[in-house]
Amino acid sequence: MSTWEETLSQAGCRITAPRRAVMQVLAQTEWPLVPQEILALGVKLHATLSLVTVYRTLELFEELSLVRRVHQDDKCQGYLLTAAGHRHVLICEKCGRAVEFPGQDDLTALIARVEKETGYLIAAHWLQLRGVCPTCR
Amino acid sequence: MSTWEETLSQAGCRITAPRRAVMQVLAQTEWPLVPQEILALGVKLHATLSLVTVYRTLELFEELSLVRRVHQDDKCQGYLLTAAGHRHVLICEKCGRAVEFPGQDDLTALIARVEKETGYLIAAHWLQLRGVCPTCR
DNA sequence: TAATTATTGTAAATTACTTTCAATAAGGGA
DNA sequence: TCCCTTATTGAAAGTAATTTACAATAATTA
Repeated sequence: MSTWEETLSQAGCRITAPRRAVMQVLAQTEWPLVPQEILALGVKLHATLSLVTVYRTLELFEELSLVRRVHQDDKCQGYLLTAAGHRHVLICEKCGRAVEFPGQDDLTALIARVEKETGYLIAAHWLQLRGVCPTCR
Repeated sequence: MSTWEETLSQAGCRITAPRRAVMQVLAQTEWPLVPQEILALGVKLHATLSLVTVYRTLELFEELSLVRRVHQDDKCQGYLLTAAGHRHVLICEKCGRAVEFPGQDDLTALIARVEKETGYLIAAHWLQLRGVCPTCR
């Protein structure tokens, strides 16, 4: 049983063909995919896969931190497999390829400063970078 | 003529009652508003204001950097008046109130590090914080 | 292997957003 | 100041995205 199947199982969820299809599609792709795109690729793996199920599966996977939702100017429903331990996303503006990178430590100073300046107690941060990947340069 | 009217005028756009209404609504509110909410508040200032116009106005204002779009888990169309020179948003998870803060400098080191590690050339960054504001604590 | 119940897919409903187009009104020039 | 040009508006229709309802199916557990 692979890691994500473990996670699912431990959460009391079932491992099904549609869920395998969605997971496999995401595992094969290096850029954020929207539900429609996941469906299009997923039906090749599980013929009866439906859009509703894609939505539901993504919602579940996100709750279990198996996938991460990525917001971009044109679309806010791009999904990406979560790299363990890493926290932020860097997306290529040419080809869309995304990589993740750790960034917790770099932000602690900034967060402390902003807490002091604003009086807010900061609970979560959300950092996303955009640029050009090595291949596209 | 106020600053935003100058900006509009210089861009060759007209200053109209609907646009004034939208601007005034945003100026009065400290948290991100979605088009529907802007409409609801805006009709009090300009009775015939329509949702279509709200969408179009926000699109224009965003192009002119008069407003900023804010993404949150539940909604991706929250609009906030842009504070000049400042770059990032901090939103209270209790009341929704948002403040902006400057953050360019704190990120340059992080960006340089990630460029080196990933080989990407970073063009833009997007940082958003979530927390609890002084009033809600 | 059977029973339980989580999960799925179809279809319909809802919500969000965009486009079209005729009517209106802003603002530059006479 | 008034007229004329044309940007802007709002109603309505259209499209796309997302959610809900529910009966049928299939994954697990005993």
